Amino acid sequence: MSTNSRFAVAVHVLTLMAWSDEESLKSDQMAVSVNTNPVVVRRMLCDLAEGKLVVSHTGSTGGSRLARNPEQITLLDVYRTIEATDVFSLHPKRPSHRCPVGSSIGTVLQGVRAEIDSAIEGVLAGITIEDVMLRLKPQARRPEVKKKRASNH
Amino acid sequence: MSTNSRFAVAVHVLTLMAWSDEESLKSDQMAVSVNTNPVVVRRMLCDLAEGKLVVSHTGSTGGSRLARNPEQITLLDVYRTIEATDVFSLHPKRPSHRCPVGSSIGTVLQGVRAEIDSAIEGVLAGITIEDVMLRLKPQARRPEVKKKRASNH
DNA sequence: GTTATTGTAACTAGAATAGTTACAAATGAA
DNA sequence: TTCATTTGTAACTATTCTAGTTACAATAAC
Repeated sequence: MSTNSRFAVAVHVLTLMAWSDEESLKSDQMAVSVNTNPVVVRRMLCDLAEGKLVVSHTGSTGGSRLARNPEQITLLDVYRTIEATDVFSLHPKRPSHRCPVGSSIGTVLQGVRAEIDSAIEGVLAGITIEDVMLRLKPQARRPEVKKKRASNH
Repeated sequence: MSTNSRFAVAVHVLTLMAWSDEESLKSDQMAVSVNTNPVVVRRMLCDLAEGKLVVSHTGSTGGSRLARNPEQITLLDVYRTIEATDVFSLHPKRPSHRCPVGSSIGTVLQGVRAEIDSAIEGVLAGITIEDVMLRLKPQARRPEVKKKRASNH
């Protein structure tokens, strides 16, 4: 995945939408919290919408909200939706097929990568957006009383 | 770790050295198998030498060989030595500390990353360079009789 | 119609990646 | 000693990746 922060941004905006409950959020609002450009947020929201994790609407009263409950969205859903880059890359140029090691090291490395992917997916499948909210610092937590409330960034 | 192939190259050259047994290999030879420039290999070998995984010697009869037996080098050793990049990056610019989510999402994400790292390390700790050799295609395997033999790439 | 918002294309600056040339330092052999 | 060979490393380059930015058509509510 790597030197790209798409997963972090995705989890962030999903958590914002979970936080604001039914209230739909504008890309501008979320961009302030994420500290980036609204277009970066909108691009991410498009991807998340394709993955059926959020629903967006155009128009003056538009915005985005979660497509399902926070406890029904796992970080694995997010990970898959954003099509994260591989955990590690194979050789930029194919190794020598004339060398006994070079000719099959790629297959071996793909196997290792598959094992790592399973492990990662096991972790991510066990964490939901609801869990992420619960892990936020106490003072940041949404009140127990699950009442509709304005978001505040 | 990501869009960088250093882990793949590291495992590749270590496997070449394991294959060639006591015979020390030149960076030029390994570069042919990896299909890259010898300097790229030498840079990697320097890192691996710092991590005490290989030993190199300058001079006309120089070259590199493993610092210990293939079964005593795990992929976790390699992973740590090359200082792989993070599995995923946090936000390029710090989120808003004025937003309840933005102010603590970073800590939550670091926690998630730590869980992923543990999982990855568990996998990598269980695979040695010896295992990698055993996973090579049968026709590529070094003969059972562990006799010194010239490498062939 | 006016206004606010998304979706998306096009461009940019900066960073990361690995490939390349070049050469000093080390080592062993003639 | 002198020569050949190899590592270690600096410096530069081309390419790709990343995310930031501007701009604007399409959409929807009022």
